[in-house]
Amino acid sequence: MVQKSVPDVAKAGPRRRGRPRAFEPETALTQAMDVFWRHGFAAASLDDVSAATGLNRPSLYGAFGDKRALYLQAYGQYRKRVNEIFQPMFAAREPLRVKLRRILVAALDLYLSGEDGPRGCFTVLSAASDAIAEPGLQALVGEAIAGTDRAFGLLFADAREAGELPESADPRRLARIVAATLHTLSIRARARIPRAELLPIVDDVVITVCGA
Amino acid sequence: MVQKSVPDVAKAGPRRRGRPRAFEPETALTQAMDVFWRHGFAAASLDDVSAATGLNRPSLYGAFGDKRALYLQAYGQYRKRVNEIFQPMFAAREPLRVKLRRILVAALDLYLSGEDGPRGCFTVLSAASDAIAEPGLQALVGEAIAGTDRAFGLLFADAREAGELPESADPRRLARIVAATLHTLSIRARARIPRAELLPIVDDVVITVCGA
DNA sequence: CAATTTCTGTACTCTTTCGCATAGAATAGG
DNA sequence: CCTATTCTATGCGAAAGAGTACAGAAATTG
Repeated sequence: MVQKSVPDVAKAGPRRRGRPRAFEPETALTQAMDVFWRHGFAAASLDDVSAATGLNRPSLYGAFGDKRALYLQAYGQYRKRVNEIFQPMFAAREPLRVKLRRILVAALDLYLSGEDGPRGCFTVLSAASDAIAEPGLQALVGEAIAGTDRAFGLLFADAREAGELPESADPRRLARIVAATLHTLSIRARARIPRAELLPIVDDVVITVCGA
Repeated sequence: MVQKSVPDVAKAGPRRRGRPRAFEPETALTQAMDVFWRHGFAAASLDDVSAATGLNRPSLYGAFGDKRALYLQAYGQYRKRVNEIFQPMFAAREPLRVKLRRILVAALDLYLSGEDGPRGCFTVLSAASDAIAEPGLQALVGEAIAGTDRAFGLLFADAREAGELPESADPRRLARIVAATLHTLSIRARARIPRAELLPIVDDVVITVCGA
């Protein structure tokens, strides 16, 4: 079998040879992300993506591959953007209670964002999707979940070391509780449960982790 | 507009007049539930449901209406079955710690069930689905989530009254933490995270609620 | 400027899928 | 036994959707 020439995504070399792209792959991926994030893999058509990006299907195909490959890259774009948003918040020098609440409220507002109603967390959606049967998506979603557990685990380990949590606190256990909170917020947001009923859940977990 | 004769689902009157059904609606709904639970609304075709139930599409149509109505009824069937499973567990007279763990492990195993891989919680899937845009599904999912919160809230309120929890415990806060745990278990199960990594999460929450 | 390479856009094919029309089968009532 | 009623089964029709062929456009290289 001949090696199928995989389209190199956004591999912005020094200068490509023929006619240049009339679009930025990053921008298109972000727009595709919006479509998949809202509708999910199966319910989103390539025509929807085409309309959102302003690109014709052959252009999408040439740049990103088929629908499955496009979804994976759009989800990768989501992860990248989310990391860019939250890394500074994790790195900030604030009291644990403040920092934790700030992160959770930011996540909640991310889940509530969307022009046509709350979209929840793209990772949660991907896990719930039919496409999760595919190993490639399983790997990405697994990484994302593990990464969240790890990030909060480090946060709490540092806090314990700094005396903001008791010695008896188990950072990994606390991290999983917070991750669970993110998941429940995502589900409830998508179910159109209003923000006013979701904020108390944030306060719940802050109390659970940091005490009353 | 003329009233469209809505097919009465499983309304087993004394005797219907013409040719009787060659199938039990309850059974068919359970089989339809399996299909939607695994694939989700958009990715499941009526041919899939037809194959799973052994019924032709016109029969499905006649009995349950269109795809959307069928999904709602299949999800209703899920809720009914889940309630039948868990109500006795909530009613059991056991120490809180034992009862809570039993319920959570049962839920986990429900989420891990499925012939072709773990399916998670149908409620979570429905919330993540594209179909959640529809008010009818929003209402059902909202009820299901609120019902879970309420059931655990009552459980913890009773436990506090029985002295199994300190007076300072907040039943509603604890209930939401447990519900969050169910949601995270559902997501992680569907992401193919192995049972051995999920059981510690159950223990986490038991410790969080009941103490170490 | 000519040749080559790469991207864009129209339009096409093939498949899937929803929904339904219609004919035949099975049962109750008279 | 005959008719009315309801269910089953084959199969049609219309639409959507994924992927691609091909011609034209726009850039680089020589």
